[in-house]
Amino acid sequence: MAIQAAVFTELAKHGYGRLSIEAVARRAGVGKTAIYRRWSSKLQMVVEVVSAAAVKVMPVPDTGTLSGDIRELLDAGAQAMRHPLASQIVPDLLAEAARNPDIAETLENALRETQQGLSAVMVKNAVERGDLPADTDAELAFDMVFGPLYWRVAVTRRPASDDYLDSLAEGATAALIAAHGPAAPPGGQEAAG
Amino acid sequence: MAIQAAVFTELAKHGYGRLSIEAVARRAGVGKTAIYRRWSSKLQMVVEVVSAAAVKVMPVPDTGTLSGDIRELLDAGAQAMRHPLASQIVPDLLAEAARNPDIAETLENALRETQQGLSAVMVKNAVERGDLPADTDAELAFDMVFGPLYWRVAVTRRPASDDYLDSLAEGATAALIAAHGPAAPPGGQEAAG
DNA sequence: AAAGGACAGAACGCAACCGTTTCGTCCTGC
DNA sequence: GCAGGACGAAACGGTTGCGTTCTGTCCTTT
Repeated sequence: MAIQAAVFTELAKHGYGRLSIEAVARRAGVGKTAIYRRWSSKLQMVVEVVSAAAVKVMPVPDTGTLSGDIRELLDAGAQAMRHPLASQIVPDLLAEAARNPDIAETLENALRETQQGLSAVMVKNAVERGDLPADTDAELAFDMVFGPLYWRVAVTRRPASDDYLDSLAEGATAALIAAHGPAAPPGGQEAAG
Repeated sequence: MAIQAAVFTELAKHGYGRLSIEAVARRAGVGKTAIYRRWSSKLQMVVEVVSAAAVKVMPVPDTGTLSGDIRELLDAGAQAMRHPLASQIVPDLLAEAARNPDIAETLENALRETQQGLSAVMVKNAVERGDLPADTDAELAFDMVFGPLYWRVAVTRRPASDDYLDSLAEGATAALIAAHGPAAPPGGQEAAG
């Protein structure tokens, strides 16, 4: 559908806030009527178009080692964020999500359906393999794997080279092994909260 | 200055894309002339106002242990992002930076002048203390500390409790110790890139 | 007291976009 | 071959914001 492509292009070029129905129609080569016939508002249009596109599920990593699995996830994530459209649209929608519950929910679902589930499976596999303690927090793992990558690519806007991803995977692996939730580790001064 | 406060409020409420000079003037209780006298454009106004406010430097952590220092940084970061204005404005400006070099530069400078330098000092201290290998990558450390936090707070929008920050600090510490750059670790199958 | 500058506020003409309506065309099905 | 539906295009009145201009009021300086 030409309209979907136009939505993405306009979203990348001007952001959600400045996306106009008129511009989408112009770019798609359709009349505004065609758009209003399908969607009742800009919000609904964007939410539906984005939802439909975000369902691209990536394969569950299963390399046999935790660091290998993490490395695969990182690679997939880095590849996704390298897409010029994604790298502009994702931060934009994310910012918009802070003031728009519908968009927030859409993104949350997309994230849950793609990466978060994979990370949970990965942790489960690692626990069964004995690579991770049984009380490993899957949410924390999720954050430790994708957080640095997103920060690197989308916030500091530095390149994520293969070497860098290697280091990241290494670090995240060690982090997961070390950080097993609320249990106190040996040898740290602990401030009781 | 009332104009600065108005810029921040409008930025948080509507984002950069939909921020209007008129709304800023209205909120600040000034005429548009007062704004146009000082700044020639919305971009220049936002860049200057944000730059001026972003100079708030946080203290260099020096707790004596690496994990303690990291925990301090995380706490400061979490506190900053808990500010409702910041948590809305930062992602928004970040998204805008993807299409606006001036804003990108402003944010880059702000980041460099605040967190990045601190993280470099922290790594240097840890190396001198013997907590980290000498070849530790300060940039990677930067990413491993702030990445998960930003991801957690600004992307997945989950709370960063004290316990969570404890785990994060623990994990990041282990990650830094483990991930010392391009040197191959023992016992991982390596795919030559 | 007089003069000048900075100010808030209102209005200007112009442009973009809103959501709706109308119109003429093309395509499809009966 | 005719009716109905979907369509692109254009125009509608209304709103918003642009950047500029003008006016009248303070406040400071001298």
